[in-house]
Amino acid sequence: MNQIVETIAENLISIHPLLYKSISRPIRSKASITPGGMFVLGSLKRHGSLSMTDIGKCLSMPKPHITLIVDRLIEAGFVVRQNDTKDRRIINISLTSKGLKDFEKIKQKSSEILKSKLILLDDQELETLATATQQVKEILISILSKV
Amino acid sequence: MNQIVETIAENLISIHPLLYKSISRPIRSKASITPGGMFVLGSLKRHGSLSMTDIGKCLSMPKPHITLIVDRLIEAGFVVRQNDTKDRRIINISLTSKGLKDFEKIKQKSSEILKSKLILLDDQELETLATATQQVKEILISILSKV
DNA sequence: TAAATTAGTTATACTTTTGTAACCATTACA
DNA sequence: TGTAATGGTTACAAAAGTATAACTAATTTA
Repeated sequence: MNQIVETIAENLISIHPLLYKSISRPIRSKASITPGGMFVLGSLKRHGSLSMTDIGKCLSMPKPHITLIVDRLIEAGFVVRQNDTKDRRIINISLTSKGLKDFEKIKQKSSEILKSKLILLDDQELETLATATQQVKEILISILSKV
Repeated sequence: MNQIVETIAENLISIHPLLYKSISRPIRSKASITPGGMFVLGSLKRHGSLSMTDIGKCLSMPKPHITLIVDRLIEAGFVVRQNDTKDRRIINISLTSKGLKDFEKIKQKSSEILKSKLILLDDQELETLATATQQVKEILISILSKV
């Protein structure tokens, strides 16, 4: 029981640097957005609209950092601030259509290295990887993506 | 064919921020080592011993950055520099026993958040995740972990 | 209504990461 | 042997991430 948790954690820790290398770094070199900005855009796409505090919880980042990232995203026209109608302290952040479109475009570009390696796999491996990544994604989202 | 590659890339891009949140950030707050340092230690553990240039290739990082990271790791007693006997330009970096031991300890600690969530899963999900992460890990290592 | 909480920003200081260019030592090669 | 290429460091600059405290505005609660 505990052993299997250890094994999973160990596997995920091995996967992490590979994704970092193939996703985060290409973002920095190819796009005019930081990994932090991409994380925020991803949270917004998943949850629709989030307050500053919720974004911080989503990414385990301190609020001042979120302020900075969102400032840059607004400057780029990717997101907008909207005052909450019920609680005027709250500022909700939402994707603009430009933000959504560019987010997808940047994801495409930043995963080029990844894809260039993936096409080297044979059909069986691709099949396996598609299923496996789907399962990992769904389960991780279910336990880690709480706002 | 191309579609399945897109799907896999999409899945991995969704997984990445979840791992970042659950692994990289806890490292910063709980351990006296940076994520960059952890990546280098991980590469060394996998490959045994690497030259500065190979570490850079391994992590897609510029060489001056590797110099900095390795300097800090040496200061902490985690790795050692060894001149190559055949080519005196090359400096090989290897883990010390302390480095190996502490690396495992930090991995344990940094994955605590992850594990605290994983134990909420039922046996069937754990089983699925163990298999799926293993498959993802092995295939990604085979295509992305070239030195 | 006064005090405590909460949401968000500002300010500040620091570390890490990134990128580039210049540099030295060694090796390969023409 | 002289030139080019390679491995690594140094130096410099700038961007990004991290952390904390202090602050304003709005809300809750006692």
